Amino acid sequence: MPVGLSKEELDRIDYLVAARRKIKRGTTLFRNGEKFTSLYAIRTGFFKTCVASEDGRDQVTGFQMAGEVVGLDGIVNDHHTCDAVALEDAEVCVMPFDRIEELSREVNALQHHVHKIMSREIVREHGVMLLLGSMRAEERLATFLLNLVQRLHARGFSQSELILRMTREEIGSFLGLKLETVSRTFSRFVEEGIVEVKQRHVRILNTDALKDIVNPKAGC
Amino acid sequence: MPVGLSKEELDRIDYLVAARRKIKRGTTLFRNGEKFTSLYAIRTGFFKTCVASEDGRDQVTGFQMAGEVVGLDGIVNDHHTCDAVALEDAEVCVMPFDRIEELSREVNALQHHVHKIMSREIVREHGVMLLLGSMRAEERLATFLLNLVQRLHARGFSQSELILRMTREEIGSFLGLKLETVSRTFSRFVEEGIVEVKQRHVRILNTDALKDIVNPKAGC
DNA sequence: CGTAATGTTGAGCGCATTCAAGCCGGGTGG
DNA sequence: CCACCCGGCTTGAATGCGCTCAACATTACG
Repeated sequence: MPVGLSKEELDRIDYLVAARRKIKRGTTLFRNGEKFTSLYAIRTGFFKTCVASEDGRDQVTGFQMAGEVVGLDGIVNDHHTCDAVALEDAEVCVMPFDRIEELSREVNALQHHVHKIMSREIVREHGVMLLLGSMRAEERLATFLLNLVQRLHARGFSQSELILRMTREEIGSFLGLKLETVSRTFSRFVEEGIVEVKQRHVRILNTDALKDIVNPKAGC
Repeated sequence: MPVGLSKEELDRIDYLVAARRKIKRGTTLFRNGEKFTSLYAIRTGFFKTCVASEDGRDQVTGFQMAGEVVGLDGIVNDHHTCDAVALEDAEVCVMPFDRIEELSREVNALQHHVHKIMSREIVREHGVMLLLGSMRAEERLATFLLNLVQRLHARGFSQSELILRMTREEIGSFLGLKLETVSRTFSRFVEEGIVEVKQRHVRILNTDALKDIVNPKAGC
């Protein structure tokens, strides 16, 4: 995770990982109400996190992929307040939080890294709030696609092609839209020649057009 | 902040506060793009934090009052990514973040406290995402009022009366609504006898009715 | 006291939702 | 191998909630 550590420090970081755990597609890594013990670094696979309101509606709060950390919600009350569900078979590193705190006291780089991870999540959520609070359907979906493909590209995948690991309903929940609206908006993008969509396989034909939908300044 | 500390530890916590700073109403504590140096504990007053999209629209991400901490967004990139604006004359404790990290290594309770504050912010934002993603106007405003009054009550204020420190537009921005919709929804609550509203002064007449709007299970 | 900022209310509109029907693709069993 | 089924997806038509635009009221403030 952090870089620029001594060999000794790196050895100690290994101590953080108590175990690896495999999660089958469709099952939960943790669930709302469960006792919080650990953070989880995703090694492989793809997750969604979601919170539920009292009356059953639920909201997807994010999609996480390899290299990202889930479980931060549990720290505050010693219990998780959301579900983390694997959208494909996955493997995670289990990092007991007391070990993280213990080692953070001795390895400054780790301490700062933990703070940055939490801060990054806060900033990410600010972006989602902006999306949910002020964007129209097309902007939301365009933002979503650009964000996904950018994260995948950072992991060595294509800049223009991606496979959605989630259903239209899950995308809709995340974006504050109904699944029909997600589907319709995809169709509109296809009509306009911006993307090709074949079920969950998406190919972005015109990245600039997507960026223009998100931020229509160049067009004016 | 944390409780159950030794006298010596408490003395050291004082060291965290490099200064106090007074912020006049309408001015910013920090602004998007500014260098991040410190977290700020609000002593008195009331703030909003807001992020801006490229094309000018902005989204209020939260309202903060005495005892709450702002500035967490800056840790990730060493620069702030949102504005913190005082909605009334305010005073904050300036806590340089390097001192926080330094002392966190030695005072376990402080370390854990910092982690909890960040986790709490993440969980709070999950709640906002649920609101923005799936609630209708009445539910949003009811949730907002209940949340505000609950936090004020925890600080010794009334359970049923509050003074809004923000405009209708700011409420709307936070809730993902236009100011007219906020105003109309207030009016509807008044018609139904749920609240009294005189400009920014709000008196809650029927808390249960508000709760019922948020979570309409009791009514079915 | 006058001006600007803030808040309320009305009318009409548009985008996303709701409800409904049908399609597609993958997996299973006869 | 094909028929069938089921979950996920698409598309259409009608509805409605919140938005836009506009006029006016009220308050804050210099």
